Amino acid sequence: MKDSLEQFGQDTKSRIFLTAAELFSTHGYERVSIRQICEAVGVGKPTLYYYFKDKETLLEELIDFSRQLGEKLLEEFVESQTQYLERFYGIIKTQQAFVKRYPNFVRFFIVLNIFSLPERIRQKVVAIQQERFNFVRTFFLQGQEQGMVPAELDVDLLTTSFLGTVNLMIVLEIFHPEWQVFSDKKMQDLFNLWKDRILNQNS
Amino acid sequence: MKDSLEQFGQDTKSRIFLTAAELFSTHGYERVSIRQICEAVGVGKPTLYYYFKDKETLLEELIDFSRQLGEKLLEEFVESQTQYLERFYGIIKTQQAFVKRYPNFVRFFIVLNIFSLPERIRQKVVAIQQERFNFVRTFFLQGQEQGMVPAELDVDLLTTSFLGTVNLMIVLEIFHPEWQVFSDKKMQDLFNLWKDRILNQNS
Amino acid sequence: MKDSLEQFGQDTKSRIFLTAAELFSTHGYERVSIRQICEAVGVGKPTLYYYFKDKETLLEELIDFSRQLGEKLLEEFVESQTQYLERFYGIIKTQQAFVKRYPNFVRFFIVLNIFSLPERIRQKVVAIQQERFNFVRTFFLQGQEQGMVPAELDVDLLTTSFLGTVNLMIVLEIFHPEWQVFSDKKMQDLFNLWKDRILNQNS
Amino acid sequence: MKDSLEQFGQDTKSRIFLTAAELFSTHGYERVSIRQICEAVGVGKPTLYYYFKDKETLLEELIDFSRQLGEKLLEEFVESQTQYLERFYGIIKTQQAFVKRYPNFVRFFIVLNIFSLPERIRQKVVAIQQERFNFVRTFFLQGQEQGMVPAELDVDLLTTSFLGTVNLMIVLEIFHPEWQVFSDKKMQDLFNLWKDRILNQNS
DNA sequence: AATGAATGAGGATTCATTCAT
DNA sequence: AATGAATGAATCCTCATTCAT
Repeated sequence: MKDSLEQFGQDTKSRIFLTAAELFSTHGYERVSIRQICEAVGVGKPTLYYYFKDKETLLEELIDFSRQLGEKLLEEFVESQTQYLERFYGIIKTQQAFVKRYPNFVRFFIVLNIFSLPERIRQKVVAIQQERFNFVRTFFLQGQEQGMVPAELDVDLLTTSFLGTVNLMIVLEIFHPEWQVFSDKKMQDLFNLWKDRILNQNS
Repeated sequence: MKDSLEQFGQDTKSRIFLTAAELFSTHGYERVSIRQICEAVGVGKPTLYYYFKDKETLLEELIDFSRQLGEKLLEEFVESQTQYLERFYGIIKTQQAFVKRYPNFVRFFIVLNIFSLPERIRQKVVAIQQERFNFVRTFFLQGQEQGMVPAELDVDLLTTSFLGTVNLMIVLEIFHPEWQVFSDKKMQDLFNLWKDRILNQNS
Repeated sequence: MKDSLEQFGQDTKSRIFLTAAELFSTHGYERVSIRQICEAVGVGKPTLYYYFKDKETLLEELIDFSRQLGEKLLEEFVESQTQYLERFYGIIKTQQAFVKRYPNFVRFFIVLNIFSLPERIRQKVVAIQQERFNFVRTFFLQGQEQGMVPAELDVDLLTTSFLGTVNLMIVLEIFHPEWQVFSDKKMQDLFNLWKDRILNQNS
Repeated sequence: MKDSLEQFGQDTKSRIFLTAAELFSTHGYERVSIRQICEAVGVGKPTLYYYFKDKETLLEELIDFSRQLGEKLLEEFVESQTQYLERFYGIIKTQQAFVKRYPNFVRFFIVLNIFSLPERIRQKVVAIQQERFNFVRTFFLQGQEQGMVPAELDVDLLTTSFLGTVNLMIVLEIFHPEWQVFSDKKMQDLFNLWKDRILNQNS
């Protein structure tokens, strides 16, 4: 579908792809018309339909693509680590990298969270969120098994707290980029808060 | 406009109001057409326009109303408390009460967070979020002054963590009501996590 | 219907009347909505319908009223004169007086000339124009009988020339009031042109 | 856009164009709905919007086109003449030719004169009228310089008289085609009236 | 791989008008 | 003499989509 990330962005299909991501993330799925996308790309509407069955499919492929990006980053920052806390820090760095490298796609993905979407897509998005939730949840669960996370803390609560915090940070980054929510310092602070206070064994 | 909350919901305007809140929060602002609202209420389109200048204004009044509801709850649960930790618990209870009492409006309000919205409205929503952020931020700041909150913690981080957690809980409540995210027990867990680990002085 | 012109303009009906004349003449019949009229007058829509059966009737009464105004002026300036050339000058003065005294109604009436109108009204307006045409035509015909107008000139041509000139002057007055098309001097010039050159016997 | 006048009227755009001219001139701009035009042409509404941005733009292009027609005729009948009186006669013939060749567009154009129009268009029409006024005015001015027009006559008055007469003739032609206002004979009469009486040097 | 032209369905909004009070 | 509330029909316009080329 899109070969490799390197040579991405040259051909017509990629240009439609990127433009759609940008427009959707800026104005929302409903507010962006096929015409707008085509005009921004500089092609006729039938061209878009040549590459994508319909608007919904375009959105779907965009979602799949975003997820792939996310997974690549997870591998890079988390899977490569072996120590528990370092893996935890990797998760945080993954978010930061996502925001810095693919701002449009992050934006796009966040916008999807609650969005007004075709039902089929809606479910897909919910499934992805679920997956993300479970990933983190499992991570904390393993932490408890390994004695790295206090056993008395509810895993769901931890997961909700962590993901909620990160989500809001992304939203803040989108609406207040000048706050520099994803600076290295803030990442350290976040990490320390969890390491020293929440994940720490002595209460 | 809506006199008292008690006798609310009888007249045509209120019915339009409530129906719109429900539909917007379920399908999103863009996806709900004036016709849908009118059909659901059982009136003609001009009737809606008799009460609301246009779709955007309807949305705006809905937002203002939601905020008023929120403020009433804050008074009830927070302003009435004098002890710092009790006030903190009050903030948590406010969220719970919001979700339980006005599920439609909460849903509606959360959906607005990221939504595709007319620009003017968008700014209004951002302003409200800002206000909410500042309210919590100020609360933690006062906590530091009173020695109730560790001075070495970054107030912005605390605020983001708290609000992010609560936001995600609301989202979860909306999409997974069976998880009972707002049960009294979960509220207690959340409170304890903050009291014992985050706000606690011994690091 | 409207008693006398003196005490005109006080009651609700008169206010609707005058406001409608002003709005119609400024924006055209189609472009003015019942709502606009009512808002400008400061009454509710049913009030307007209490006085006028419908929008079309309001327009019709306005037309009848305008014609009455015109006839009153004709009496004043023409019927009172006995000499042919003085009567001719009276016709010119009538136009001037119309423009000066009832600018809204002149405007209104001119706007009707070609306007997009309900068919029934359209015919009425055409009939009035016809009447006006015939009035002037008859005047020139009498002039020829009395030897005051050269017999070799075509009466229709004279009528068309005279009315066309006056009509255009009114249009110019509406769109370029600063040109002072209806100054006494210009009226004199117009009169002299006709007296010395067109109506004069020596060719 | 419309290439040459010869092969005009075949394609969809031309058909929309001509139909709109006819309908606007018959019922007025406001009274003709997009739907009516489309039905008369036999296409769907989006097709019209494919060719014309909106109703206003359609009207505007119609106006521009009409003016072009007029200018072509002016060239044909006036610019080709060298003698002053022949040029004057050419101006008259131009009007006649306009009426005979493009009755729909004349009708359309005259109807614009007073019409209820969007403000932007209104100004455009006024500008065109102004231009037309100036053209004739300049013509008489040159006549005075060349000694062909009595110096003591006011140029504005002459212009108003001439254009007013012609305008009314066009209106009469529209509403009373049976009067044959634009017969060759009537044109001659008009020309003679001006030549012998108004433009003539002996007062 | 891309286009110009066309479509049916639906969008928000406003119209003149009327009912019960 | 006047009003608040309601209506059906119409307005302009845009949507996602497709055909033949």
